[in-house]
Amino acid sequence: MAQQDENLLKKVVSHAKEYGFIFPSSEIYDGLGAVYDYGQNGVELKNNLKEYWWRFMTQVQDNIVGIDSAIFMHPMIWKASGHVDAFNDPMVDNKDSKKRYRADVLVEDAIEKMSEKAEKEVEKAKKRFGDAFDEEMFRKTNPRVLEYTKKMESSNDRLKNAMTGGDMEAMKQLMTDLEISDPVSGTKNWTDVRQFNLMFSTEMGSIAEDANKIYLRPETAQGIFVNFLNVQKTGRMKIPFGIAQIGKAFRNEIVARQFIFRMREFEQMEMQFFVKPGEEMKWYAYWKETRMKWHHALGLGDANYRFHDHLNLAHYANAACDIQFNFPMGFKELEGIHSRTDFDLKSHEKFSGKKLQYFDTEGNQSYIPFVVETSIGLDRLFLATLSNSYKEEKLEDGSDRVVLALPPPLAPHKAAILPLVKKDGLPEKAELILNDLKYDFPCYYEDKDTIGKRYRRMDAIGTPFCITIDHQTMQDDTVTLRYRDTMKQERIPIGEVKSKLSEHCSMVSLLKRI
RNA sequence: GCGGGAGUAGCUCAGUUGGUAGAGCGAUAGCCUUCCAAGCUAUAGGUCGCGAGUUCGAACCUCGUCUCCCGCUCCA
Repeated sequence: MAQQDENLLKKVVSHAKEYGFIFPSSEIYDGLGAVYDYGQNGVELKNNLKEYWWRFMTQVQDNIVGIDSAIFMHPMIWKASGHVDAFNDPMVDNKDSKKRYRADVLVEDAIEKMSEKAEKEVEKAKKRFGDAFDEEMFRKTNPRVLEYTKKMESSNDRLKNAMTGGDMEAMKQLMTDLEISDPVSGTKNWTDVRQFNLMFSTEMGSIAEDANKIYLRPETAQGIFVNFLNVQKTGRMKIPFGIAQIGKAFRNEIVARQFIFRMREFEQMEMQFFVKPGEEMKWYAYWKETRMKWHHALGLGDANYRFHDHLNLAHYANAACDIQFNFPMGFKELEGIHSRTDFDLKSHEKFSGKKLQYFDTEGNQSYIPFVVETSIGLDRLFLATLSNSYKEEKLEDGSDRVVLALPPPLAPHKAAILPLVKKDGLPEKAELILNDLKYDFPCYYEDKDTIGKRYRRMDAIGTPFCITIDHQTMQDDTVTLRYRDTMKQERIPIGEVKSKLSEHCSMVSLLKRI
C-alpha cells in the first residue's frame, strides 16, 4: 500500500513535468532545492484554484474583502508576530546516533532533570524528619539542593542569553558544562550548534553598512493584520468581517521535500475573520464547517478529507485544527483553521504604539477584535487536485491510458477542437468553431496525428471535452462531443456546444455546490 | 545536516574485461488516413550531472562536488 502510494507520487511528479504542469526551478543549472516552477498547464490549473477560492471568499461571502499586501514589511512586524523568536532554532547533531536535536530543548531537559533531583532530595529529607521538617530552611541550607538550584539558575540565564544573542558557541559550551549526552547513543560526541533561521532575510538599502535587515514574509497573515484598520475604515466594514489575501510566503525549511508539498517559496490563501471577543468559538466552528464544504464541493472525494485537532497550540491560538487531505504520502495538512485570539492585533498595538481597535456602535464600546483564520497552501491544494485526478486505466481493448480527471472548471483547457483529417476543408471549419468559442472558454486546437492520439494527449492534460469536426459536420453543422472520463461520444449541433461546456465547466456551478 | 540509493537523448532504458555513444517511444516536417496513442519517409536532439585525477585513451576506475529519491531530523 505504502509502496503503491510512493510510486503514485513519483508518477505524478514525472507526469507533471512531462505535460507542462510543474518543472524543477533552474533545471538547466541542476535545479534549486525545493523550488519549483509552474508550466503552461500548471499555471492555468493554479489560477483556476485561486479563482475558486477568491470568488468564494470575496464574492460569495458578503462580508469579506480582499487585499494584496507587499512581501517586504517593516522588520518590527516579525518581532510583534513572534516569528523572530519562534522561527529561530539552534540545532545540534549527535555524531554517533546521527540524530538531530534542538539544542535549547536538550538544555531545558537537562535543567528539568536537575530540578527533579533537587526535589528528590527534599522528598527524602521530608520523610526522614517528619513533622519537624522545615522545607524552606532545608532548601536554603542543604548544600546539594543549593548546588542544584544555583546551577539551574545560572543555566537558565545562560540559555536565555545564548538564545537572545544568537550565540551558538555559548550554547555548545552550556551543553558541555551540563554534560548532556544523547539519549539514543549515550555519547557526548556533538557537532557544533548551528542556528537555523527559518525566515529568509535580505537588506533594504544599497549601502551595506546602512542597510536594514528585512525579512521575506513567512506568512501572508501579518499583511492583513497591519492593514486591519485601513480596510475596516475605508470599506466601512462592520464586525464580523473578513480580509482575504493570496500571496507568496517564504520559509527556509531545513529539509524541504515531497515535491511541492513543502517548498521554500510557496503561495498561501489566507482569510482573517474579525469577530467580537467571546464569539470566536462560534465562528471557529462556522469556518471549520464552511471550509470543509468548500473542499467537498471540488469533488475529489469526501473520504479524502479529515479534521485534525491541534493539541499543542501555537503561541497565538486558543483553538486550532487542520483539514488534512489524503495525499500520495498519506493524510497531511492541507489547510489550517486557527482561532488566533487578539494576539496579533494586540501585539501590533503594543509594538507600533497605534490603536488597532474597532468601535462597536451597537454596544457603544471599542475593543480589539478576535481573529479566526483560515489558511490554505495553494501549492498543496494543487498537489491534492493533481494527484487525486491522476488515473491509469486499462481499457477494454487492452491498451492503457493516463487521464487527469480534473474537475472541469479547473482544467487548463475546457475543450479541444479537432478536425478529423487535415483536408477537405475540415481544418477551416474547425477554426471557425474555435474562433467562436475561445472568448468564453480556453480551447486547444490540434490537427496533427491520428484522432486517437490526440484524444489521449488531451486526456493527459485533463481537457474534459473534445469537439471533433468530421465530414458530416460539413453537411449538417453537427460535431461529436467526446467526454474525457467516459470516452463516450455524442453528436450535437454546433450551436449547442457553448451551453454544453457552460453546464460542466463553469466556476459558478462549482461555487453553487458549496 | 547525517546515512543509504541514483544521475547516459524530452521519456524509458542498453552500453560486454576502460578504445571518444545506441534502441524504442516522443518531437519536428511531409505523405497516407472518416473516431480512441502502433502506416510510410526524412530530420533534429547527448562534451554520458559537473570538476579534477589515474591512463596512450574514461560513460566505465579514484577523489571531490551538485541535484534528485528514501530514512533520520525539523515543520505555525
